[in-house]
Amino acid sequence: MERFEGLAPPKRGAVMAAAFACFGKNGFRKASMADIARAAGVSKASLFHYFGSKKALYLYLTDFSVERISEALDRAASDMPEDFFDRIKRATLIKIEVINRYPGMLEFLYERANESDPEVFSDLKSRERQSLASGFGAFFAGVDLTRFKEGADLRMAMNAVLWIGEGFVRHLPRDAGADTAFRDISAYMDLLRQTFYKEGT
Amino acid sequence: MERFEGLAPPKRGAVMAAAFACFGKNGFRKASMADIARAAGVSKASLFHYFGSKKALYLYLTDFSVERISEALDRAASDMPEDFFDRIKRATLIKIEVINRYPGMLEFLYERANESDPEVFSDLKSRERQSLASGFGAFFAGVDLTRFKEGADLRMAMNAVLWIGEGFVRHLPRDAGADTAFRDISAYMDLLRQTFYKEGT
DNA sequence: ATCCCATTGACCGAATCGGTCAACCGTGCT
DNA sequence: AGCACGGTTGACCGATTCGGTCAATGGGAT
Repeated sequence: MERFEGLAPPKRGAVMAAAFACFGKNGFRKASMADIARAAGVSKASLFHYFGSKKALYLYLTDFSVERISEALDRAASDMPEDFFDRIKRATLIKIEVINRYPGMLEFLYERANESDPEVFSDLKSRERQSLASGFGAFFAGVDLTRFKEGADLRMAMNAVLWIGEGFVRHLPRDAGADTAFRDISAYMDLLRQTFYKEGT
Repeated sequence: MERFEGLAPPKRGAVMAAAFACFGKNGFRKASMADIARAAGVSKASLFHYFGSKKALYLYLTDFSVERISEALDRAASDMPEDFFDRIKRATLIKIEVINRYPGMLEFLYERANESDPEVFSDLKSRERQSLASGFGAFFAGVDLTRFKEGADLRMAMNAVLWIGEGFVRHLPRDAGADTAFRDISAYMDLLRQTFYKEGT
């Protein structure tokens, strides 16, 4: 983790982008350290020097992503809309902003969420989810749970935002401004509202 | 090639879909016969029994795709619009229709076109292109080449339609009707027209 | 000259690769 | 019942690639 800080700044971004892209495209199992090293322009031995193992690299990328997103959410926690779904909307936009700042992070998170062998790293998903949930905690304090339809709860709605949301965002051009993102997110939110909320909102 | 016809009809579709998807997702090199067999629900030995080799399977999928598209183009050749770009538009829509009929074919063709190691199968791309070009031949007979801008020619425009077009179509939902496809294709055609055609059309 | 640490090429056993083969099975004909 | 036959497979092959290790290199600071 902290060992990685020693990597020279120009190569550091290259390594992260290469690892993000390779894991994002191939999944953990099929992604190879040799490919990542080649794409990053460093030797395979250097990767192991910095991260120790393939799994550790994968974990670092996960923690890195989750931390950046959680930080951004915490920073914005003081100024939040009242309505529950408006909060989700705002949080999703913040997440999009962070993700777009790091090349490959979107593909990485998307791959992590949607598939992967169920055997490998079953612990990781829940870990990441918990970590993000704590980041979201400030947003959803005081939400009236009685307004959710039967079978739907806060956790379901959050997961929908976190993971279905990526599928929605994925097709946006990377340089799309907040306006475009907001328009699409709004339509998505309407769908969510219909799905999880009781009528009469 | 013809040996494949012996495969039982239900499994046949599964094998093709699995092979399309696996090659389309991972490229020729990284796709493994074991993965394809697992996804198709047959043994790896059966794949080799039917196709002989990995390369032969890849070739079969290529020929299959190109043939279906060429057939559809030939079938529609009798009734065609006058304008050159309208013809391209029509041909592209036909191609989309065929591709959407076979699960995985879009991803397969897209992967083939956009990347892959340059060393492997460099002969295949040109082969496929020639084959498709002959299919397109009837469409472009009599086109006035003097109307193309300098540096742009029929082949460039065709390649743009064939391969850039997929990137365009890729984001459409698979069940999108011809209306949606046509709307997007039209915008794309305007771009093509500006790019390749002299002003005053 | 000395230390230091980032970086690497060469290498390891293990796993996976594309590909082969003999054996198995259900079926139909005699 | 006996036989032949073709679709199907598990087990296996050598070759390649995998994740991971390690001694050696080299440039920078002291």
